[in-house]
Amino acid sequence: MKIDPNSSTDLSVQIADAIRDAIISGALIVDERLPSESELADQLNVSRPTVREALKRLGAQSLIRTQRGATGGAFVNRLSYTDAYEQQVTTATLLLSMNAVSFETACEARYALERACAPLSALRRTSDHIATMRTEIFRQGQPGLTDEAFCASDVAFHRALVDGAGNPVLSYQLAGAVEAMQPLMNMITFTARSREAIIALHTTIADAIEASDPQAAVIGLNDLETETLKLAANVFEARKKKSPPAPETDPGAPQATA
Amino acid sequence: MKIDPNSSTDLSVQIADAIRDAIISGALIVDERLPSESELADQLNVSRPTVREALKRLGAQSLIRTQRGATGGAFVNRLSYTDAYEQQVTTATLLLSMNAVSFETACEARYALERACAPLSALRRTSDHIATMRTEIFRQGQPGLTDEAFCASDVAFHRALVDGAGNPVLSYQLAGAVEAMQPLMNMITFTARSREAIIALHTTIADAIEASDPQAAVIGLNDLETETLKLAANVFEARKKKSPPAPETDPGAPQATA
DNA sequence: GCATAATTAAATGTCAGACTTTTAAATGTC
DNA sequence: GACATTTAAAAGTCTGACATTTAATTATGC
Repeated sequence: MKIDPNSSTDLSVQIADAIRDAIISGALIVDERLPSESELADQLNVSRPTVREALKRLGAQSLIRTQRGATGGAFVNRLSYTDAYEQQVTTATLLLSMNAVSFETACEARYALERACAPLSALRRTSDHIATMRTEIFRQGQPGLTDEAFCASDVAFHRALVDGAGNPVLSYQLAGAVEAMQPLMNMITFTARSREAIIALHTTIADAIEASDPQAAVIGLNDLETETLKLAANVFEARKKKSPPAPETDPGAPQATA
Repeated sequence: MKIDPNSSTDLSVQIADAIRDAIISGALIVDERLPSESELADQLNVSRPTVREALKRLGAQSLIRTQRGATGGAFVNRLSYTDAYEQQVTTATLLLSMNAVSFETACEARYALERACAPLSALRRTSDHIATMRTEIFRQGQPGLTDEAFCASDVAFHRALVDGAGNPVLSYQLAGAVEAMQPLMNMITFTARSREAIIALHTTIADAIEASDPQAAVIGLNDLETETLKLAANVFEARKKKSPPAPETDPGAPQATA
């Protein structure tokens, strides 16, 4: 492990990169313990705070975990689906909000990905997945449901659809994409009428999945995409009409640019 | 921004989370400068190294960037597609390698995602994308190409296919998934015969995309998935046969191998 | 002899303060 | 007015210390 004190890149970055590469290459295996901070500092001829900064970087990416105490230290972490999923949601959410990704683009990506899952889900889903989908559909029909709760239920519905494919890699990828879209979806006000339309489509999709009919499921998702886009277009147009004088700089709101 | 010194979670984690939340919620906007490390330390009643550790965590996720010098400091970073893409590749690669994801599972996920892109790509691809695909196909046919170079070209081909959809969100998601699979793909030895088969399918797919024929493209991808799986199965089986590498001359010593 | 309590040691977490390097702005000089 | 010098602010780094957590060790009591 070579560290160059004269390099222009920060020492802590060099150290973090070196350790990360060692993990990726397999030189360090899961659950292996790294040398203690003091030992690392000695070996690399840097101070302990510098080593610590490097370890924090790795910790932020869930590449290592640290334990205090006598037998403590930094250990190579087995990256779990949960960890990977959370990271993906954070990254994707920020990417969407910071780069003025249009609602249309995000929506298209989301439904394209879901359509990829649907056929697998139609073949493999368990009765559990169907049950979850039905439950969420029912929840979506409840009167007095807030828009946010409606969105959350929508995410849960699609999550069940995706999980039905029985492929954890697919689940982690897609669930991240779907959840990252939630802030965008939350901007929409769902009227009673539009909710009805969405619920009807959800039912169609659930029926198709239950009947192991991949084609019908894909068609249902297509219709749902169309419906969602139409809905969003209406909302944005309505907002544009009455908003012009309003707050010029709304930093948090992802912008729906064409 | 509230920090609890008596909490069981590390101060640097609390600080990093607080700042991250502020960024996600939009309270801190892109390119905004955070207070200097000393100021933050004062405000939060912690020491500067602790603040620094927190900032390193955020830096590792590309949420902030730091600049030295008089007008330096930590700035909220605009997460670029490139940054997000790199993070995703690292995460996905580790996830696959650390969780014993089977080749079949990863392969299924990859082709499912690609099939999601293909129809869009067939509609929107530019001549540039077609040209790239043709170039890579040609490269794949060159004699004397190493297996690694063949794989790299394969990734480039699929990358072009995905980019053809003209949806950056989709590109970033898929390219990450495809690239993360490369280490798995690199385990395969491609015989001249199997390369021929793959190249033929690549040609079919490129033709379909060029002809704006979504269905044919999807079918081509399906066939390619089948072919890839068959190939992998053969390789793994062959390896199993000759892998009991212990050339022991059976002295009757019972070995505890799995 | 065994179970429990106290001690100890190793490791991370935190702090304080100093020094170095980088960078841009302010100042001075021609 | 253009260029060189000084200065100040900020991140980067180092040293050394103390606090806290945790598990192993030792001591104690029955």
